[in-house]
Amino acid sequence: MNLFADIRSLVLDSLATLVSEGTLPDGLSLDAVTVEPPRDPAHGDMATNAAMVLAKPAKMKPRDIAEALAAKLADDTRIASAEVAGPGFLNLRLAPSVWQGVVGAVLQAGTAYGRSDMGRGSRVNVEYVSANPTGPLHVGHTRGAVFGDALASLLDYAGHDVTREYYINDGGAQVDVLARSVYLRYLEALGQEVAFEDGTYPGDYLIPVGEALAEAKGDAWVGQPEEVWLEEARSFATDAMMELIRTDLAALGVKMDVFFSEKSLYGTGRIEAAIEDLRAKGLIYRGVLEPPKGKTPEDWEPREQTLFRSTAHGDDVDRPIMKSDGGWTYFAPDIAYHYDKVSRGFDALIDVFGADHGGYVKRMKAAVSALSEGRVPLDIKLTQLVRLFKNGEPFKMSKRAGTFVTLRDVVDQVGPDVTRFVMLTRKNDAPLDFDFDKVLEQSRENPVFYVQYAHARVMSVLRRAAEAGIACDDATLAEADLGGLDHEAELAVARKLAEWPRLVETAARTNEPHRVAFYLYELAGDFHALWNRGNDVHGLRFIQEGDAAASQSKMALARAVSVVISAGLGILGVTPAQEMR
RNA sequence: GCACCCAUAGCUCAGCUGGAUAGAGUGUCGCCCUCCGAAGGCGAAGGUCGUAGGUUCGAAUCCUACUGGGUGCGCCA
Repeated sequence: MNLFADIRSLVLDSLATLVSEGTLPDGLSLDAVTVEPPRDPAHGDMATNAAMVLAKPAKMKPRDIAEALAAKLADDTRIASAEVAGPGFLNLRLAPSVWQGVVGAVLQAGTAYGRSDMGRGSRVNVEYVSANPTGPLHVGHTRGAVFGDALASLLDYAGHDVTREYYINDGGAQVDVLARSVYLRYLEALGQEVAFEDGTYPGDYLIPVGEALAEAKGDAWVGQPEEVWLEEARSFATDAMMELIRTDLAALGVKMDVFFSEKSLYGTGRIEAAIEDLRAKGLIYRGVLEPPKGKTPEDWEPREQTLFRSTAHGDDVDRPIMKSDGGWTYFAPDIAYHYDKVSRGFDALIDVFGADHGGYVKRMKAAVSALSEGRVPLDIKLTQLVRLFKNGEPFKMSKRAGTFVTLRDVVDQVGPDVTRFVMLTRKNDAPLDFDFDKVLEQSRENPVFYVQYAHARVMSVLRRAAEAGIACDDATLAEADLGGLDHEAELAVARKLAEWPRLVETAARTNEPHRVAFYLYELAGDFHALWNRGNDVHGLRFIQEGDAAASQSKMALARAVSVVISAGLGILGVTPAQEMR
């Protein structure tokens, strides 16, 4: 149920009636007609711009249309009043019974209340994290992981068929570096003195991997050249790293559907097939690129290379797909990977990258556009930096200084729920401040606490009502008489609940899960406001002494709030708090 | 030099993909707890939405040009 959609249908029906009566001309396009909540609640519950959008095509004055429409709408029992305002807005006030109906609808549907079938039939692939398998995930990955996971859940909630995917960069030179580093740890485990030079990973996390290798291999690789051990060490090490990464992700509550290996593209003809597809479209050629203007590298010299004509699909320059030594550039397997995604039949692709990969957006979009011949849209969401603070003081991450902060550090310190919520309290393309102390503070300025507290309050009042012998299970509340919910503070909460389905669709359409977090904060705010009014106005308390029926109607509202909070937190991957400690 | 992202209250940020007098938190100021739901509550002040044009009934939102900040820019992934 989406109240805004319902009322919009009503407006469209009324307009159709006006057409059939000859008040409005035939053949008007009604696409631009919207029904939305006005910014200023004093303007009513909903407003439609119908009169203004139709004025020009209908060759009528906006106010004339608005008045005719108002008269029609007033016939509907749901409409308490319809007033023409401003340049031709039609402000609608809905009967209290409509808002009470929203509460009933929430309780009937449960956490499915805001589900949408907007994405019905649409298969979406969300690729996120995709960190190199060379070490543990750090805070930057954490944001991408949370964002991607919440986005995937949001799209699922909006009716899409979602696949969560991780691309393992296990095919490039960095995994050779990993293998050599692990080899050093292997020697170390066998008692040798080793030195970690530039171009190796000195992290402690490789020590157990080296030990495991020593356990498995004994001294068979000691003193042997790379040809003997490199390949096996590589696969042993990447497996170990992926195990580590999977464990980290699990600690955060992230579970992928597919782990896609870059390595699986090599030596199997899959890269060649993707490039061949582009070649058949006339998009592969040999050529020489212009040096970048303004900042010419000292060692620049013109060189002929194999290029992808990405400019034919919106990129700024064509991109090399082959190195001068004949090997593929990193871009080639990326193309092949997206070719694979396209051929798996997805209707839309989403990539979540760190902001430092912003330079690859255009070329990836160009590749997907070319490979799918424009059929499959690729949206790339960039997550900005996370700035870390401790007690208001910023601190820099440095591997050397040992202040490198991993995903695991964050989760272990503040827990997965807080981590996830906080990561979504900012738009993905805005930098995020993460203060280890403030995120645990119990105050209004901390949205995590504020939302959880609202949910816990509902749970608490339900428990107390049950102790007082008032039936307040969901089935009972769903059938409760809600006629008594007519106070302004109560209706405000119901109005907020009515916005939920609409918000889900907007958030899903824009691929912006942070909207859910902000909505929950607002809903919690309205609920806390109502709760606080109970201090002065005893008639607004949820438990009405000696009046089970009144208590039940009020607790139906409270329960509806907790259901929507629960649904929203579910999308964010956060567990609703049953009580605060 | 080019591309992408960002610029909204003193501070941190929302703004529902073009709607009315631009919102919230925090900070500032003024009220409110001997008691019943204060890990607080009510109210006030605070803005040329970076600048200048344009599109139209209507712009923080779309377009153009600037200013300032971030990111990236052939054979590293």
